[in-house]
Amino acid sequence: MDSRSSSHTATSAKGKEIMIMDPNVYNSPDDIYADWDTDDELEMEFFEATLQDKGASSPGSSSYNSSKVDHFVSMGFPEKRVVQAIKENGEDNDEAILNSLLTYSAIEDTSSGDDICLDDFSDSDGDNCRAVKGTERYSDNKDKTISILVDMGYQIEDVLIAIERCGYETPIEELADYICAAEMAKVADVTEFRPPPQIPRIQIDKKRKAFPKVNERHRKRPDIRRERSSESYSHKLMIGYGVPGCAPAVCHRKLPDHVVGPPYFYYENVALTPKGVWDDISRFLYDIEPEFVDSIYFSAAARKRGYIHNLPIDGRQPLLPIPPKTIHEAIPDTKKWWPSWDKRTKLNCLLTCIGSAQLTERIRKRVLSGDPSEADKQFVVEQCKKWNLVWVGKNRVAVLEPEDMEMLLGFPRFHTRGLSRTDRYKTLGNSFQIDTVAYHLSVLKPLYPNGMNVLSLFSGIGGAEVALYKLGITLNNVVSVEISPSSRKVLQDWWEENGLQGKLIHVDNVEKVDKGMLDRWIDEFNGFDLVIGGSPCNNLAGGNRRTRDGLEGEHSSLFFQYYRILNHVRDSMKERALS
DNA sequence: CTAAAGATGAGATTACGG
DNA sequence: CCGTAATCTCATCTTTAG
Repeated sequence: MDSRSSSHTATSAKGKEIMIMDPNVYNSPDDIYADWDTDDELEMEFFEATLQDKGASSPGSSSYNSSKVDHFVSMGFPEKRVVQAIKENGEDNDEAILNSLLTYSAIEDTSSGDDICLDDFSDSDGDNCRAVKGTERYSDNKDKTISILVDMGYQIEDVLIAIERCGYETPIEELADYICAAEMAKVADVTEFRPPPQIPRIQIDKKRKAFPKVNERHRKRPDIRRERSSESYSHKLMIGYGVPGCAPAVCHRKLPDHVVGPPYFYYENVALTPKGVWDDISRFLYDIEPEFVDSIYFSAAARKRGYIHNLPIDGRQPLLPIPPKTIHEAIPDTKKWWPSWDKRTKLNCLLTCIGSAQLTERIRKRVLSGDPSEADKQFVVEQCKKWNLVWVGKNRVAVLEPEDMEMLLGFPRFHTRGLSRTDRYKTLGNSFQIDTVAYHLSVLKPLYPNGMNVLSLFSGIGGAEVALYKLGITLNNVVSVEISPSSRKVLQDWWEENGLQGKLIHVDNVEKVDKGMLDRWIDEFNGFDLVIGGSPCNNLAGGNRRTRDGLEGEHSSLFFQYYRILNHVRDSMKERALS
């Protein structure tokens, strides 16, 4: 595991020291968060509504004025922290107390994670949300509807999308109209489109920001968000607002007004999280719906990811040249050894761990006869899928080389050279798929002909930087926050080797990035144009047997740092614009 | 000491066939 | 409608080899 201890310099391959910002020159460690948000406006309407809601649902809980401690404990905060927060902020300052508690809950490693249990934000509006239709939609009519529409001459993709968006119960005529309208919109390149969700957005004072809570996921009760999940987060196609060669019937969206325009932000994480996680993430990130995309449309390897961003979605351009999209095209040497009974044309998701040499040897023995049994074939194919093995010789499979992964992810060959083999797999497995991300970011190219200032959180080996660079966007100033020294070195080396002229600032720990640092950068660079990053997925990813704890997990809770930092950049730049 | 190997399923979504 | 099977997943931890 990466150490969170601060290392202030690292040595690059060229022996040059990487300068790392030291936050302690601005703040003492103890008050890194102490001043956080305490001067910000709070969403008191929301909090009070939450309180009332809680009080109504649990009559036994303390009333507002009786016991301050009980009051906050009843909201689910641990008593220990409540006492501390009251001590720090004074008994009368509810706002500051809540803020402290919320900040703590976001930034602390919650070894006793379950004790943070606020009431559900969506409860207060839940009753108004029942407009969503039920899920009893998988009727026999489904296939019939699809086949009728296909017979009418519509593309199957468009039909599926129309059905997904409108519901299976929707009359055929309506669906047909929908598809036609979508086609027209595509042709006319209209930018306005109907607001997709039937779910009412949480509309409080637009000027202020909502601070929704992390949901307590083990609670057993009807959950409106589940319906919303199955309603709007369909993963069937996973093309988001479109991929090259496969546009959805509808490719427009309506963003909340206050998130339109700069600073742009782009957030990424695994698509297949525990239930409710993306709803939480979405709620924090201004109720923007995630765009789920599988990199299978950009690469020969799958990579199902969700992206939340406020980028325009019109005029996207793929990175050129178009990468190979099948295994044989991507790794041509494998073609001559590929047995006919291995039907794979695409690789599964590139992970952080690889299969062992022993496994490939066991597989070799299974197929050595030249005429393996059906059981042998089944075993071999199963293992090949599990570990992304490819045929590299007669009866011989092997794991992907790090260079293969670099290529499949869109990085330059040998991008991670210099790391140990294990670390190369690990850092690559944790990275963006460049072509996918670049496709989304491509809309920035005409907007920033003079280059961009980028705040890159959880940079890793620099996926965001590489994507922007390959788009031909000049990187004027980049602040890169990354915990792993070896990953920082990879980015620094890449930066130097490609002769980038901009300023690259490294920060080692996202938790140390405070208001002072951000404001200094914003002053110096005249603001950030893009805040980009994918927070740790360790506690969300399906491969994690031990600590798949959701957003409150030890590492994945760093999402709240992304939110915290983005929110301040937005506030600070808004303030600047007004003065 | 580092690096590799091996053991460790659940959770969510589809697909499919009554 | 339903249950069941199939599929896949930005992983963690301990042991072993060197």
